[in-house]
Amino acid sequence: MVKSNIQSLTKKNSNPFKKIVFLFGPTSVGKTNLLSKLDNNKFSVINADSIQVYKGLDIGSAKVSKDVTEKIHHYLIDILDPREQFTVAKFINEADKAVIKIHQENKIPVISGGTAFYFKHFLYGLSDAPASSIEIREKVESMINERSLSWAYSLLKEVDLVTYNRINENDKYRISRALEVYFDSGKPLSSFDLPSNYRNGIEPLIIGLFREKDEMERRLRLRYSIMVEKGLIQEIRDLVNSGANDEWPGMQGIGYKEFFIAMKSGELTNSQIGDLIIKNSKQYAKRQYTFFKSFSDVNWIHASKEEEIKRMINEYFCK
RNA sequence: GCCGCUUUAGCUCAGUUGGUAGAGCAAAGGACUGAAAAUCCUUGUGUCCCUGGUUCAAUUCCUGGAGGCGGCA
Repeated sequence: MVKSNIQSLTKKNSNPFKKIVFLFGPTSVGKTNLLSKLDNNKFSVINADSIQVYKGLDIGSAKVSKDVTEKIHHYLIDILDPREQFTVAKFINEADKAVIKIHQENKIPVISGGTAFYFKHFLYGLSDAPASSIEIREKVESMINERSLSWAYSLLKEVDLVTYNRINENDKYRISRALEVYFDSGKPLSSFDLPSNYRNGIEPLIIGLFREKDEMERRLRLRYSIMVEKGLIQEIRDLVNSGANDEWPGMQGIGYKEFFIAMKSGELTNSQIGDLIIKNSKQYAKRQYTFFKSFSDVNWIHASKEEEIKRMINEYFCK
C-alpha cells in the first residue's frame, strides 16, 4: 500500500523506499573515518564526490582506501575514466540504481561526499530542460569566441529575460548553458521549473559535518604531506604518461590541476604547489559550506562527535 | 666606511606635479536550473618607516635617523 503510493508519486527511476542518509562534508573533514565505522549489514555508501568517481585519481582526490571499501560497500567509486565527463544527471541515474539495490538488501544507503550540487539535485531532481550537449555547448562557445561574451549576454536578454536577470554578465559558464538550452529546445531555460519537493517521497536524514577553520587548515596540511608520502607525484607522472592534460575533466580536481599550472609556469617548488592545493581546498570548502547552508533539514554536527553521529544514523535506521 | 636604490593594505607593488591613497593576490561574506573540486558576485582592510623643517596643508619637497637591497672599498 505504502509502496504503491510512493511509486505513484515518482516519475522515473522509481525509488520505493524513503530512507536515505546524506552525509555531507568537505574533503578532510573526516567522513571516511566515520564511514569505516558503519555497520556493513545495515548500510552501504554511495559516493557523492565528483572527482572520486574517476579511476586512477586515488591519492590526489583522497579516495577511500581499499580496506574501507572492503569493510563497507561503496558505490560510484572508480566508475569512469578521467578523460570522460561525469555529470549530475549521471550521478542521479547511477545513485538511483544503487539506492534501489541497497534497499533490496534491506540496508540503508548513505550518500556521502562534498559535491553539494549532486546532493541538491538528487534530493529534488532535475528540471525537464534538455540534457547538456557537448556539441551544442561547443557551438555556443565558438560563437562567443568569435563575437564576445557581452554579445552572448545580450542575446540571452532577448530570448530569456528571467535567466538574463539571474546571471551575471561575466558568468560565461552559465550564459553558455542558458543559450545551449535555448538553441537545443527553442525554449528559455527559465521556462523549465526546478522541482521544489524531494523526489520519490524521500524522508532523508541529512547530516552536515563541519570543523573550525584553523583545524581544517591543519588537517589539510597534514593530508597533503601524507599524499606526497603515498606517492602523489608518481600518480601525476603516471597520469601524464598516459596522456593526461588539463583538458581532461578529472584533471580539474584540486590536487591535480595545480600540477598542470606548475608545469605551465615552470619554477614552482613542491612546497609551493602544496600551499596552492591547501589554499584552493580551503576556498572550496568555504564554497561547499555556503551552498550546503542553503539546504533545508540539515543536521549540522561537529565532525569530531563520532558517537553522536553514529547514534543519529542508527536511530534513523531503526525508526 | 662611501655611493646608489628602496620602505605605502596580510603579501607583491602602483600612485599622489603638495589637498591623508589603489591594483592584483590573500581574507571575509554570498550566489548556484544536466561541466559544480566548475563558474560567478560583493566587501573592507592603511600611524603611506621614524624625526624635525618648509607650507594654510607633507605620505609626497628638504634635513637627520632606522631597516632592506645592490655596488665600490
